Amino acid sequence: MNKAIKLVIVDDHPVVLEGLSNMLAQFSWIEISGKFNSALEAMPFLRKTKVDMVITDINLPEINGIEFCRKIKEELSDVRVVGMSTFHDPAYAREMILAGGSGFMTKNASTQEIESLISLVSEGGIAVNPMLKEEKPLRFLSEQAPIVTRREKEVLSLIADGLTNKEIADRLFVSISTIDSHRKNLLSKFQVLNTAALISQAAKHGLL
Amino acid sequence: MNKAIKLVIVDDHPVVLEGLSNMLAQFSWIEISGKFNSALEAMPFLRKTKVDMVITDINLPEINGIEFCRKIKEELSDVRVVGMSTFHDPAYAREMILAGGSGFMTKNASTQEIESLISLVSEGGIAVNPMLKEEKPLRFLSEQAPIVTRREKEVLSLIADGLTNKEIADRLFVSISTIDSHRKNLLSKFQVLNTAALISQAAKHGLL
DNA sequence: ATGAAAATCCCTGTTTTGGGGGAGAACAAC
DNA sequence: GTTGTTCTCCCCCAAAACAGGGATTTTCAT
Repeated sequence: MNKAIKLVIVDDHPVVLEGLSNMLAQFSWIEISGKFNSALEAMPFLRKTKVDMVITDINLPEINGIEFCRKIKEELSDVRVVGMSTFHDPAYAREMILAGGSGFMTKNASTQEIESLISLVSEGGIAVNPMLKEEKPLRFLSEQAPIVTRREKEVLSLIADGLTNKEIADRLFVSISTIDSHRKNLLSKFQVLNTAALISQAAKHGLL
Repeated sequence: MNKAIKLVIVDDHPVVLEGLSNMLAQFSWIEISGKFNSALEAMPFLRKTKVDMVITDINLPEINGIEFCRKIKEELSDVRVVGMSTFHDPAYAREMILAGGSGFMTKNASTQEIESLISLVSEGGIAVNPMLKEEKPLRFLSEQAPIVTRREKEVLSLIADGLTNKEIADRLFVSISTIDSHRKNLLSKFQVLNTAALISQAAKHGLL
């Protein structure tokens, strides 16, 4: 491995973004070219900067990781894309591969696993971290999750944490009305009638 | 394999109970000795009937599959126990093994997978279905889920489906007050303040 | 620079939850 | 035969969520 491979990380959770990039910083053969909170922010950068690999969260606001991967492969076919998710869902892995991706890993993979996965992918391979090297069981998930904006996702998470509209409003420095609007939009996007159903749907789609 | 191995299935979802036993009925070397909705119902049967293997759901009401396994191994150490869950959580598998179990599988495993898993276990092996042959990542789940009664679990599921107390009451032919009580008990057992947090916790523990 | 989408805010209601109690019947366990 | 748990049901009252509109500003892509 002569020159360092340039990679971009996309995840809307700052913790993951920082964590992963710190983890990878220890490897001299990896160079973090950029970190982004969403696909829409990353795309322009990718267009003008040549990178070797993108590691992207699957559950992103606006457009999800699978779509993002598809988009990247359309425009920039030589960029390798690796999906990432909190959940051990083989269907994610399969969809990533179908979308032209080169791999998939769960966020709880060990440093070594991630290292060897990136190494393998950078050499042209396709890799899925050991936890889910499966392919048969399809489960749900072909039913794609509704598209939620980043603000909605933020609110969604806080709702799931048990905060009331007022508490969320205080934390985000906006009015209760705003949170109420977001909540209504979420209910309508998920086509459910109350919070309980909203959260269970969101959980099912791994959006929390 | 000379004589059929006797096995008992424990799952609080009738659908799974029936589905699995039908699936296994096609194998002449497997004999279904009993089917139960909960560990508490199965235990007396196991004490008086000699069986070779128990396949049990992890998320059972009253006492969960892990505890159940531990109990079985205490009293009837020669019975092999295989855990089962809807969710691909390696932590489940690990805890099953730690509790003296012989294997773990997800409910979406294929017939062949289940067949070979049971066969392997019956021959003294330890088997985990391919999707999660992992061991390192721990995740949560050492924090065990609260113990919910079967009625509470029933109500919990309906809440997650988005039904209101009134609708649940109608469906279960009890009064709204009753459902309200169950709901309050659930909130207190999960130590949360509202439905949103309840459902997200429940989802996290795979109780839905 | 124009338009679309997102994010912000407001109003008026009704319905549903949540908090804090208490209480009896059925059942199994010890 | 007493104890403990589950399941059932009730009260009152406050708080939060839901439904149905409408409206303004910011942002960003073309």
